[in-house]
Amino acid sequence: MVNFDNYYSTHSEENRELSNLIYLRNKEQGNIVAREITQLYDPEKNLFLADRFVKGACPKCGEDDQYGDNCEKCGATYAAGELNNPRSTISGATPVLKANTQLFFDLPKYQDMLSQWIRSGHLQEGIANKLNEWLEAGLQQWDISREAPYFGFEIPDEPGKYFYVWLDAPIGYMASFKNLCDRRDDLNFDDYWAKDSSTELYHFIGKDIINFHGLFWPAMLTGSNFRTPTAIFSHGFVTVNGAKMSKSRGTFVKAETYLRHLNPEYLRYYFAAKLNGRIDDIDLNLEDFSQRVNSDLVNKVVNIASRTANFVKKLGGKLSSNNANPELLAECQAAASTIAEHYEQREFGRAMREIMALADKANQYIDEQAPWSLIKQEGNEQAVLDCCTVGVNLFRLLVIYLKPVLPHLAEQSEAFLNVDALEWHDSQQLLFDHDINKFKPLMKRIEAAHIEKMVEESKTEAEAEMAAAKPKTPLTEEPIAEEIQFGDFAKVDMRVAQIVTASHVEGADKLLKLTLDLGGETRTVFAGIKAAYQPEDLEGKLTVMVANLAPRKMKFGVSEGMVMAAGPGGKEIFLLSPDSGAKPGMRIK
RNA sequence: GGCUAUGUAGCUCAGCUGGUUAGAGCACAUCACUCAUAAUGAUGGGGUCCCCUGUUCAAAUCAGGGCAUAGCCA
Repeated sequence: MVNFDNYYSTHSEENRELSNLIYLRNKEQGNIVAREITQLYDPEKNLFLADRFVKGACPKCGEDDQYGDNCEKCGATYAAGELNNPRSTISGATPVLKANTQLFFDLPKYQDMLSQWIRSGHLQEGIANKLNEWLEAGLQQWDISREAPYFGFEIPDEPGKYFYVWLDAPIGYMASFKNLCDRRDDLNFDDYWAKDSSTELYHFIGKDIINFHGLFWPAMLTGSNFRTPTAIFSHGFVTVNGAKMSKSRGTFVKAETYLRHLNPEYLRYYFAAKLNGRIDDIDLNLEDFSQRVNSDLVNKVVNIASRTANFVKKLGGKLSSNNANPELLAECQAAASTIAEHYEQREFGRAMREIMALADKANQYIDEQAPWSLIKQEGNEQAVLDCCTVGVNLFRLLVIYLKPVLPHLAEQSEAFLNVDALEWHDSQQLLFDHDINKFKPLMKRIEAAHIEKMVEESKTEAEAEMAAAKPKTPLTEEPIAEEIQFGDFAKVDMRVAQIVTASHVEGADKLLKLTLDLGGETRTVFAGIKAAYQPEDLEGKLTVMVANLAPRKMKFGVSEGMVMAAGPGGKEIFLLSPDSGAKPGMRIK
């Protein structure tokens, strides 16, 4: 079964330790070399700029506002120094070229080792062809250091320098596994990662990151005396309805959203049915998805149990002890080895096709036997039971074959069949003279409404996200209020007031107590500005207050008005103050 | 721009090292059945195998040149 045991981050202590270990071991081997290169430098902030911190006009097509590595408009790749009108995204200053020492992994040392490795069954053919390109051109030393500001881990003994993300990212696989080993007694890290380990170790990755996994990674592992992966499987991207996932079309579906509407086994089956050993993109065509899942899983496979179980129940609930069709059952059992082979080769699509062909045979058999006709004549009970026993056995075999992809369906079927958890080798035994349980629908059809709802919700979520991503301004946070007439405004009597005293209020988290002079009259006001102002800084200041606000009784006393301030709250509160010359008591109008 | 993949029926995909009239599932049509979650079975229609040129007795398959799509370029 395809499942995960640990869900963990690359930003972990385990990863820091392993990254340092792998780096230091490679350094001991002489695989790390320091070299001076000229890089763009921000003269205002005094720091070297990684490509992502430089923007400018693309040297090829002239499109402005492009990052220092490649152009999003025309797809050209270039060095950051080639940009026209470059600027630092940190300070906006024009970067200057300056010499700097960076650390390189001495990849050319592994040229021969990698030439062999990529053609030794660890990679798909197309991937090996792609990587061969790098080898033919001759490998170059790989820059593994980046200047701060950068995320990730600082390099040991190299203050201000950080590991390039693709150095520590794959090490994250080891780190996550280390984390799991530390929590479980039955797992030993070295059994899996030591140089001489014979454990099967696979990586499943996207097609865009093969160079890191197929070249740099095995070289780094070899240089630090760890094993290399058994194989790396690259897959294409998932498209939805034939196009890139789109937030506006609602086809950017998060796993979380999917799960609120649909059974995960639908998607597991659909992907399995379409997966091959190549690197093609996989299209989640929502229409095709529903049809395929409904007809293959519900109408074909589950239907076999559904159409035979009732007869068995009627005739006592116990399977026959006769094998009425040994040829068909034997054929279905024999398929176990070819299906296993397909799974082993990661040819899931072939495996699914093989299984569905068997399901078709099962339905054909039941149709030929027509137990619903037989049962109409007395004396045929045994024949009906025999036929349905074959049907239930065929269903059981199909469930065993599908279990790696549909664990939940298998679990429910085990309850129906009244058997222990099914395993692959159980396919070589059959079920006779055995009580089965009442059949309940094992899987529901996908309805168009479910898909529509999921798409709709994804759209709404994406819109909300995009709205949240917009820059926050006072106006977007709090739109301008409804229009009022002058008369409404005139009702508010705002006066210039001088803060005579300001003091903390015992027990109050937010309030300061202010005594305000209105030029002949004093007021006591409790203002929620404690986080933004110190009382001693306020005394003597002029401000503005609403003078005709009805007094309000508060926990700490009566507040006789309001001082006026702007800002979202907390430390960001800004008291209004009149221009110099204003006198306490003057009305604001 | 260079490179790596992919392009086969309305849709999703098989077609191994070139070898009869190019296959499957879904969808569609007709018939049968009515046990089953309106499920199943039988039959049928549907293809310029992206295009062009070449190699060959023979090309979806091999070679060369295009076009389209996706990705990579430390």
